Amino acid sequence: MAAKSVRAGAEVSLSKQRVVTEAIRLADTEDVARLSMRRLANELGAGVMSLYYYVANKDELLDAMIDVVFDEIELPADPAGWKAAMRQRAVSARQVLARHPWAITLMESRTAPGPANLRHREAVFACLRKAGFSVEMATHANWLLDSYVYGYALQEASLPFDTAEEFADIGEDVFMPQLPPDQYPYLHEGAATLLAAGYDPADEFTFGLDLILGALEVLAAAP
Amino acid sequence: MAAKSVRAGAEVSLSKQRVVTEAIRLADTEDVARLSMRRLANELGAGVMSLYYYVANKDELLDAMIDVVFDEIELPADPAGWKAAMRQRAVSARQVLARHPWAITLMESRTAPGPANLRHREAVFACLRKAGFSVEMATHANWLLDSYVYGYALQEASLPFDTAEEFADIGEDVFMPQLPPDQYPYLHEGAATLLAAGYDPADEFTFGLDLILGALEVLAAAP
DNA sequence: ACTATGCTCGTACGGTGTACTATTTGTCAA
DNA sequence: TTGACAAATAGTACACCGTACGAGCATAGT
Repeated sequence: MAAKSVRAGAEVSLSKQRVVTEAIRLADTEDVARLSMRRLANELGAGVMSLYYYVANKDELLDAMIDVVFDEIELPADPAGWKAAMRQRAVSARQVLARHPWAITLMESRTAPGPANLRHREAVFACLRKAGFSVEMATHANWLLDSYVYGYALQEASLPFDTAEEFADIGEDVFMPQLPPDQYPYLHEGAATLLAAGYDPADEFTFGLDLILGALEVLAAAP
Repeated sequence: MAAKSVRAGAEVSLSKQRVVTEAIRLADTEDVARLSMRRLANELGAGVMSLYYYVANKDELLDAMIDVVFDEIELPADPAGWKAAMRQRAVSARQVLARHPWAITLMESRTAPGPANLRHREAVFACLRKAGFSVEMATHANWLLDSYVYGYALQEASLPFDTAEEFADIGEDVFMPQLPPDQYPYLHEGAATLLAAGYDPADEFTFGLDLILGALEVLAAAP
């Protein structure tokens, strides 16, 4: 009575692919905290325990999700020179992490790097080495750039606004009241000034990134 | 049969202080994932629901924990100049976050900053403004420094080793086998070189930090 | 003595990950 | 066609989680 090779409620059969993809969709739309095996199974029109045929446990699912996210980040394109390559890769990483804010948090404590993660690191390291960075200097540059990108994404994810307009809207009603001028004079002045000037957080990332890239220049020729 | 004003098993009475402190101890020693209200109550020799007299819910407990962590970070000491002040406070922040790795991840999604958090930001902003940074430039510097510190702490927390010796021990047995030279030639070469050179990750943080501080110098006088 | 208030906690409910077991389905040999 | 076996799906149960609700206790104030 059931269709030939298709279960009722599931238009296509399960696969690790489908499980992981749907899990990412759920984490993106709802919160990652609301991603449970039951909810995920339900969304896939499957029984809970069916998931465990494709995924050993929830931790492995999270690992797989993270590796997919890593795969979305553009690899550095060497021809343009290391600086442009690193810049473009950092910008791409930030975009991806902004799209999947739960991934930033999840990277921690997850010690086993997936294949996409390693492939990415290899490409970055190769780009820097070919540009003349020594192993030590390439390591320094790598730490510095990654720290900035992850830290920025982390802070950005905890911001209650995304665009300049949202900042302008929320700032007056929510931000300023939290900063009484007698207790926090400098923060108060700073927030007021930025609000008045129509501060746009969109350019904040590239500003710091370019500053770092400039500082890294001296490392390219260092031993 | 019970002591006068003291419950059996609890040598002192409960307080928000004690609840939060013990929660931090638990998160530090075990993992933050293993911090549950039941376990926490047990550790305090109290009933589970007693905790809810001092804390509205677990989220509020986590907020309080984070603010205590913030309070552990040294405030910048202006007299030494903005550069030294920012350097010392970044070093302190990294130490604190290394001691409480769970806090890094927790800062995200927790939108309401606690009093210690605000006090800290005020001190940093004040230091930069007094040093001649404009509001815009101080904001840039703040974002850049915080991103680096948090990102570095995040990466550091996911490392399986802490010291140079641990790196040397683990590197040979665990790291290298994950990096076959045919698939990841540059990573393989890099890891091998660092291992042979006795690479010490302890200095990595200050290296990048000083590079950033140097780059920030030009911002001090910019509009 | 009586009440009020501050504090503690047991029980219960709906959620979680997943071990164990059972069932259905697809494939191929005889 | 039938049987057998493996691949795939799922139900049930258990231990754990956060916490709503309300009952109890000790002390202070009257």
